[in-house]
Amino acid sequence: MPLTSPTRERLTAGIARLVQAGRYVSSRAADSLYGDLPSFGWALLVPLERDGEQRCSALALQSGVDVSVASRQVTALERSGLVERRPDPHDGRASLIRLSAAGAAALAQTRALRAEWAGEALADWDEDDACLLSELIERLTDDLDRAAPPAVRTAS
Amino acid sequence: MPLTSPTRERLTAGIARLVQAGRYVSSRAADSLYGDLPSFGWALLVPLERDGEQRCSALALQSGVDVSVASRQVTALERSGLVERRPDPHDGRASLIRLSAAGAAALAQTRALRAEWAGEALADWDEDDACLLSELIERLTDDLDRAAPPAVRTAS
DNA sequence: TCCGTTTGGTTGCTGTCTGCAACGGACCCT
DNA sequence: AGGGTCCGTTGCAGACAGCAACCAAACGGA
Repeated sequence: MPLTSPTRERLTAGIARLVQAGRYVSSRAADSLYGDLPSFGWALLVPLERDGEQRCSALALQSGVDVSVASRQVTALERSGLVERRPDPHDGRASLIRLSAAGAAALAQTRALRAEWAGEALADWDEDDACLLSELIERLTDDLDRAAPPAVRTAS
Repeated sequence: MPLTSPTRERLTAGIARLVQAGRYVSSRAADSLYGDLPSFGWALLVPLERDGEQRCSALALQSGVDVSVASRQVTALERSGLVERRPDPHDGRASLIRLSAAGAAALAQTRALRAEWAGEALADWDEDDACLLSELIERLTDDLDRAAPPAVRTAS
């Protein structure tokens, strides 16, 4: 128990506020660029970029959503040309999903847009603080990810 | 343009990840305590606690949702006994919403639960880092809140 | 080889939540 | 008073989630 109780509460309260603010921003970013596709689909693109080609169920697991949801999202993303799908050579039931060039570009574009907005909001920040915050947030998220999975586990 | 581009991208990517992780955690926290009421209702309780008694439209504005949504949430929260509502003595159209004792208790309980979870996830953090991160996150959220409202405007 | 079982994915159904629009009532200014 | 404005509620439609039923392919024992 290295953290005092008030600090933990303060930190979680801060995170909660940030999550709320970020939710708004990210939803906005998505439909300002590609309003015609399900906004949540972006969550699938990230693991695709990070881990490369993989199957639908793996995507669902990583995003913490039901397989059916992932399936629909993938269909939509495929229609939009952001991902490509090919049958798994080793398993006729499965498909492998891959980020297309357009998908990678769209992802980069979204990031750029977000960064631009952030630049406006953080006009009076200096580089050191931003770097420090980045580091701390990355560390925090890593720890959160590590602690969360047990709950994500479909009880399986 | 005080922040370099890579820093901005890094920071926004980190925030995006954190938002995603936090979304999961907060939804989980809400329905593990009070699964019978709309999970989003908690977002209304926070401004109520912070700014005291206020009217429905103010609540909606602060939470960034439509007035109709806030109205429904308030109704649900009132049924659950977490808030109390009384007619505005100065304006017969409006109601003033106030956090009830039960609401304050529930809020505290939720915070405690979140803090407990955080304590597990952040077992290897020290007090200084956590405080520093809290400060930075608070500052960040303040800036984000300040920058966001212009965008909230009906999307065009 | 054959057949029952397991697994991957898709689709239908249902419920929740959101925003927009229309409405009723109260306020304010003339 | 009377018209315009504002607050809040409710009806409606759309987006998205999960569960469950379903098909097809792979697996495994007899």
